[in-house]
Amino acid sequence: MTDLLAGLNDKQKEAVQYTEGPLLILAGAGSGKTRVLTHRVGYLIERGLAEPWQILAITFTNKAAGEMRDRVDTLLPGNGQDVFVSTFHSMCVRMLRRDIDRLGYDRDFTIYDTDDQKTLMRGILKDLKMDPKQYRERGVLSIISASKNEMVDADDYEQGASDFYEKNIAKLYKEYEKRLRKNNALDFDDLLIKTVELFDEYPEVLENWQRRFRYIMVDEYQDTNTVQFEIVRLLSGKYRNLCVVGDDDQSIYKFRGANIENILSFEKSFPGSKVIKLEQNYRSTKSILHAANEVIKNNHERKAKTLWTENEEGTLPTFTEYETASEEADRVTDAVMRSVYRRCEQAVLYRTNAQSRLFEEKCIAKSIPYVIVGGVNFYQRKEIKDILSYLRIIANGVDDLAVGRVINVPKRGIGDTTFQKVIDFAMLEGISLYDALCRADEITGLNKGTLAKLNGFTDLIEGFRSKVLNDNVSLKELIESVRDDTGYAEELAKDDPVETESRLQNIEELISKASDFEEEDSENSEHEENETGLTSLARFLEDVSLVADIDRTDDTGDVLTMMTLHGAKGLEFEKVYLCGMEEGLFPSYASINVDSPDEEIEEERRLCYVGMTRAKKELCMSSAQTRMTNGETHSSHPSRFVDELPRDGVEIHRKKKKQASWEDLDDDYDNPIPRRGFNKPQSFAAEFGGFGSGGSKSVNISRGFGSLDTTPSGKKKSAYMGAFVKGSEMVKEKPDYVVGDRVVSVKFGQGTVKEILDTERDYQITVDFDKFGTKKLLAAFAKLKKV
DNA sequence: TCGAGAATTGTTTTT
DNA sequence: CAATTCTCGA
Repeated sequence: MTDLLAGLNDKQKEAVQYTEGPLLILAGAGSGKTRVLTHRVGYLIERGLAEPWQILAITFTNKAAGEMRDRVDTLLPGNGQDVFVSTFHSMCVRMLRRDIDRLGYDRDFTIYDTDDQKTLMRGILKDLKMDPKQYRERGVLSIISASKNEMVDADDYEQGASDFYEKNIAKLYKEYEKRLRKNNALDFDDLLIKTVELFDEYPEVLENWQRRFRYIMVDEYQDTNTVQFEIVRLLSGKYRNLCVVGDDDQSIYKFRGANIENILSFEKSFPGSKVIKLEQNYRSTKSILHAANEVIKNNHERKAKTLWTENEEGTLPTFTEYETASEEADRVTDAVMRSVYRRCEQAVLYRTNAQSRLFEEKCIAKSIPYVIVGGVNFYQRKEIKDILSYLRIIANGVDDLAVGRVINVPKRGIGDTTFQKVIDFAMLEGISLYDALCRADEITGLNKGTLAKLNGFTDLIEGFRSKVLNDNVSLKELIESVRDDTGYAEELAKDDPVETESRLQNIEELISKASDFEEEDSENSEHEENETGLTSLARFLEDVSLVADIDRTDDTGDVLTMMTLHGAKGLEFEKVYLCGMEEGLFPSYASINVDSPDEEIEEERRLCYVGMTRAKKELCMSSAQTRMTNGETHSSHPSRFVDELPRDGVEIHRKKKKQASWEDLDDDYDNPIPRRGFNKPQSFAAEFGGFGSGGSKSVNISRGFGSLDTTPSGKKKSAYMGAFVKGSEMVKEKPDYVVGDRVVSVKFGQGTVKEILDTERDYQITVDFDKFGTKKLLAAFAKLKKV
């Protein structure tokens, strides 16, 4: 037991040992809260206070859950896997799968993601003949979601609706709920809501869980919403051993319903609670922490605390104002290459996903392996959703959305008119679309040919179903069969030859995910005896729908990470580039332009704080004077957060106001201009090559290639990470094109090969692209295809 | 029924 | 500048 406390500071020890009653741990950035949490779990087990399975730990992502399990397992071998570690959403799904039939749902309900919600809402707007201009599905859905997060159901909302507009929203809300239920589907918010409902209406269900969980821990508590609060409150109602960990300064999910009050008034909600503050930071240098502290100080709604560190002073954070966004991306990627740190120890962070594009282009041009976290989620890709839709129909015959999605994918000559007839028939009979399809011969007004097409579709599905039920095919085989037997793969090739390869690769990845799942699933003995293949299929679909993008990041390989600030929560890097620090982008235009901007700006500031505190050793912030948005170039000023940085604690570079001459561009940056006349000796910024020595850089820094060969191999890289993530697995392969050939690249389109150079590591290809001009690319990265 | 081209939107952030 | 939706001809 002493082991478990070794290496912890006094506050951390206290947090680990304070096991009984409500406890709020205010854990500043980098204060070792994950450590405290895992040790606390270990302590509970070792002290015999609880069996592993009596401990519930709720994390923000599935990835974090996995890590925690592993870390507990390292502390106390053999125990980690039994601790109930989960996200709110996964936990709720698990509980609902057990008992949701009490609420009148089928236990193999489907989970609708944002796209599904939109499709559903679009249909409702159409059927209710509401003007889609006035009631945008996105807007309506966000009102519904916000209501659900505040536990306002459709009836409540209707009661509170005062004007015509709100009354109509209420109508939409009601219809939305009706259709969800009809499709036996839950949206993300429902997963939480229905759990509370279940607890409220069936106290014995609640009691069962209450008895089981003697100790409950919630990580990232500052980002919980009202429903989640309610779940926690209910679950901890019996033993009251609730420990929440969070940092109000890092609350960044208000837009998703996070209620910062949960953490601010924890002590009020749970009387007699203890508060422990962890203020020592083990992550960042003094200068980074100082800068971050100065920024967050400008927020008013926060619990008083000051982070400090015993770490070294370190180099000053930098801020550089570039002329264009493209230049920013160019310089930052240069800096990544020149840095003393390996690529995987660095991260480019930005406010919006759209910003990633420029960085991506530069990385490709410079052959920097990278991974973009976020953006289009793997499971939202068209080809994946199509395949999953088939699986959903096979698993759950009443999923109308899935039917609508693939009834004519690939094309089988079932158009809108026919489909509408099916919908009408289904409505009339009060049955699902799929059932309507099965009874297609009863539908009036269909000619023979069309009827045959519809039957073809149901035969296909029934064929799959019988494969699962009778032939016991594996998930892997099922997906392969969906891909091939439907003609989907063929259609892909016909549709969009350029994208085909990557789409097929994505499907391959889905298949390998399915195999992995199946393997794990069969080890899991908790299943009922007489279950069919369909139940395990349903489990797979459920598993898949709750995967966050961050969960899929594979941290093997020396690749540069790029992501939004939101995505960076909970992570740390040696060197961080915080880009696009412009007024209107960060803080976002939307946050400045609301009735009461204060609250919104404070959230943006917290986001800034989160970003800054990701950095361990070096922090480089930057902005661009002009940037292209929505096809328009517009100029902007550095973010107000830049003004909040300590004057003497940051090195500032702003472009001279003279006309830049392109020959000596570097010189323009030569003399960092201290702002507001502040004067101090400048320390030398090593990274932005050219700052110090006017172009002919005397960069004597190792280029971080040392890591190239250290990648633990064996693990398959995800196709999602793109063709550029290969690291050591890069095999030098002779290109199948020669000089003069026309080739196509995923990124740059078509071009003509100008030169092929056989270098030591790879072939270096010079291509004159039609749209992008001449580029030098490495064959392994560029993935050029002959046309 | 379907595809190509035109028109029209729109940007925070995501479990 | 996209990505998506719309429109029209075949």
